[in-house]
Amino acid sequence: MSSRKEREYRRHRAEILQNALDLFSKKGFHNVSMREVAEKSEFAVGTLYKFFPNKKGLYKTLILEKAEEFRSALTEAIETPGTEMEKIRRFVETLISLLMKNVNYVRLYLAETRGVAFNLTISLDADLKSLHQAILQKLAKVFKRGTKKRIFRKFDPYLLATALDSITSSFLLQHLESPDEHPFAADLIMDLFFNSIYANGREANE
Amino acid sequence: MSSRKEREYRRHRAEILQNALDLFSKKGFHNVSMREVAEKSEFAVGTLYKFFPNKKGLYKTLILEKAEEFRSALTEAIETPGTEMEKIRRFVETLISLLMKNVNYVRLYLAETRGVAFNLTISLDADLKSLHQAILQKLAKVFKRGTKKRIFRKFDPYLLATALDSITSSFLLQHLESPDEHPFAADLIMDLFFNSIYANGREANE
DNA sequence: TCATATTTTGATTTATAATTCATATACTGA
DNA sequence: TCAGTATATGAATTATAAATCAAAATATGA
Repeated sequence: MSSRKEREYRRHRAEILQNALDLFSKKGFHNVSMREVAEKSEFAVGTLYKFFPNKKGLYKTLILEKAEEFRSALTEAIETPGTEMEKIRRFVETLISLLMKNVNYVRLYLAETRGVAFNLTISLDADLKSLHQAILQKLAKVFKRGTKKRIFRKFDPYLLATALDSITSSFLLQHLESPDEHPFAADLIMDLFFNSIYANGREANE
Repeated sequence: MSSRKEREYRRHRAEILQNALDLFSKKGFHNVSMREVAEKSEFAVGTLYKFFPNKKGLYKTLILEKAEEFRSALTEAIETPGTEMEKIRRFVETLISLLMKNVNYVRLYLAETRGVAFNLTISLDADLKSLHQAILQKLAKVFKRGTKKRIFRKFDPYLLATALDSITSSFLLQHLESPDEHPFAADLIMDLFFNSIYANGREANE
């Protein structure tokens, strides 16, 4: 295939995916018709089927390609050399930046990983969960190493990773509801997560 | 209406709601037909329409009645007299117990509050969010009071409430994936949340 | 320019499932 | 037991949207 054609094909495909993402994230998979996606992308319905085998295929592509983007960026953040604290901070900063740039996507992603899967195919659900878990596993390793080095107290490292991840995305959602009231910054998250919530002097629980 | 009839009507209604919840939480709203709900409940399709105006109405009832149960139990946990730490611990314990008893429901709930709303009606989405926020607001007040009393360091109290809430439900989801590997207990959550993650001796960040 | 190949189009077909309602069944009280 | 009333049934109707494909539009290159 000629290079120009190829590039044009990729651009059209990307445009369709972006428009579909915007629609799906606003209204949910089942409340968006192929007609709508076609109209928003300024193509005919039939043309969509030249790019994707069917509606589910379009959706799966959308979810998985972006998930792969996340996985790759977060893996790099974790695997760039540095101390455990540096890695964790880089992870949080990267995650924040990804979340902010992909707010629409985040809602779809949370629906798939946290809530009821649309269950389009068992496979999507499984693929996505395993991508997510792969990242958490990598982060968990950093926590584990930190615990071995006596930087951190003993906790299930995978739960630490889960907690950090879930706090970050729930803070994003709060921030989106009322940006002025609820800040969304790496410093705050790191402080809240790592340091004691008790005021100076107190440490014991009850 | 006679009392026996009335009781029978309520029982049938509750059975339908329970069966619908099981199906919706497994397959998602759009992948469950009224026929399926009817078959599982051992009623004819038409009979469902004697109980609920339509499929959306059934779903909304389901979500909101259970949400109200949660709200009521959690409010009581928070408002029963005690110190701030007692209230917070009671909140966590109550939440854990509700989550464990209503795993099916939790997935639907998270889909609605965290992910892409099915957007059946703007109203459901809004009602549910405001129920959720009402609880977080009450919990936030406890944190605020604790900060005034110098028990806690200064943090946005609403974000503290959000963090505690989101850690708890994400731990539940982990626990469900592999119960043996990932414990799910109030003690663990309280310790992780309130105490520093740093090993004894260290406190500063970098 | 024009014949041929490629790509796009969207009306039509097909499939699915929500809702209705005439009919059947069950209950009630005389 | 039976007439009359209330309730349950599920086949038929209706609505919606996914997917198809013959026809139209566009691109190619001789």
